[in-house]
Amino acid sequence: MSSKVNKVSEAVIKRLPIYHRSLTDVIENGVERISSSELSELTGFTASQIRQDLNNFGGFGQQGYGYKAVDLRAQIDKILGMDHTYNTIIIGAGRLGSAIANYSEFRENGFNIQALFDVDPEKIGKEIDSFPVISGDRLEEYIETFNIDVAIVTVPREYATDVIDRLIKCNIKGIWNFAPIVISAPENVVIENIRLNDSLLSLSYHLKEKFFKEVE
Amino acid sequence: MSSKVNKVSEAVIKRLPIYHRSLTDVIENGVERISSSELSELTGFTASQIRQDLNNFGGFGQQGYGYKAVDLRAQIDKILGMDHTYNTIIIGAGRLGSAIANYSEFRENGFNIQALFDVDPEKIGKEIDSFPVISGDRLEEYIETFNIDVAIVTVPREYATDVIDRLIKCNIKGIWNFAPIVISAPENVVIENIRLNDSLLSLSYHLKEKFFKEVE
DNA sequence: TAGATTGTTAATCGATTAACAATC
DNA sequence: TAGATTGTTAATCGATTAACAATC
Repeated sequence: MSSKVNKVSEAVIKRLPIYHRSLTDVIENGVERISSSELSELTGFTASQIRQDLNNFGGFGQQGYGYKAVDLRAQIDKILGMDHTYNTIIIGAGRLGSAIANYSEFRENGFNIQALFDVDPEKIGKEIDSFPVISGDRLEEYIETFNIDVAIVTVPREYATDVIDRLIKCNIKGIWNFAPIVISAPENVVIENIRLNDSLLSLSYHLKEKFFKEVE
Repeated sequence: MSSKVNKVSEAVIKRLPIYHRSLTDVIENGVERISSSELSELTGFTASQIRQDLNNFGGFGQQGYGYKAVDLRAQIDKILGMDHTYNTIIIGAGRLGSAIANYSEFRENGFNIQALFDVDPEKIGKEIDSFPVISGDRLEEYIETFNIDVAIVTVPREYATDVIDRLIKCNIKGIWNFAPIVISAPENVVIENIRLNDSLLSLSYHLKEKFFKEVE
């Protein structure tokens, strides 16, 4: 029988890393068992929602006891694919690209950075954090040769559409995109966007609402 | 009468910047009028949803005609508070902090960066992009003296809780937080989180689902 | 066993989509 | 005027919360 279970909603997936983080915190403090209501206190989600979320993937708890923290975290590890590794490149060796190259946590999550790409001749041939900076011309060739799974796109907006088109043509598996563009992607590529500017506008909206609302 | 309209959902607020972006694109291409269905093509949201979203804030369109692109964008500008400016500091002068200091678009959205803060004596007293790097000890004093509205937190996780506590005690108005921690904030501060690591785990999940699903 | 807490069903709530009258 | 497209109400869909039987 196929294991294609009922599709899990995006909202659930976005909460799993937060459960994971909280579990790691309590495990470091020596906690062995945790109930959904304790996890609720830590994360701010309701106990009911936490149980619902987890039961999308199977019953990891025990009635009357709760969840074994280490086991539950291991299950979430597996659900999130943290046991996989992905050959990863960064496109755009600017400050954001280098900041990401430098983040060890990403590597711990299985995203193994191999190289950065840029068009600036000043940067090409040099190294950033011991990763080579390669000419953008060689993108397709490199992806093919080194079996790259994931590209992190940190180029300026005006280049982003073009870069992403090229990545899709190379059959890249995943794109972590930082450029503020709307992407129409085919089925066979996974895209996750970080919309920094939109997040800031959201902050701006709430600031205005709370502090700068003109009274009529 | 109070202008406290029915609370607008977070999902709507998150879509507004995307409408804004698309409007800017078409305006640059000389487009004057745009219908909800054209905007739908550009953004991927349904025309119906776009009309619903906009009508949270008033009827900006004209039956039989559509929306005047420039006017609609101006309205969204106003809704998002893009006409306000906020005195802003960055806490954590690492790579991510400097990357943000360098992004001109943030300034265009009204977040005027004044300074960076760090604990590293190597950095204190120097400049990053012509912004001074100041000792973390002087945080409270600086916020008070220079009327800081918003703090961007890019410190490592282990310092984040402490930094954010201090910010809240100073009555900061807004926090743009990059640290992967759960924050319990009082009513009088607006917090917007960027969860880079969680986003990456979400990518990992979908990659696993699409490409690495073991068949039983 | 009694108490606790899960797993799961049912009820509620909210967000999205569909439909269409109003009207430019 | 006829055609187009909004604004808005109603219908649908999905996600969250509540409740409680199952069971450790």
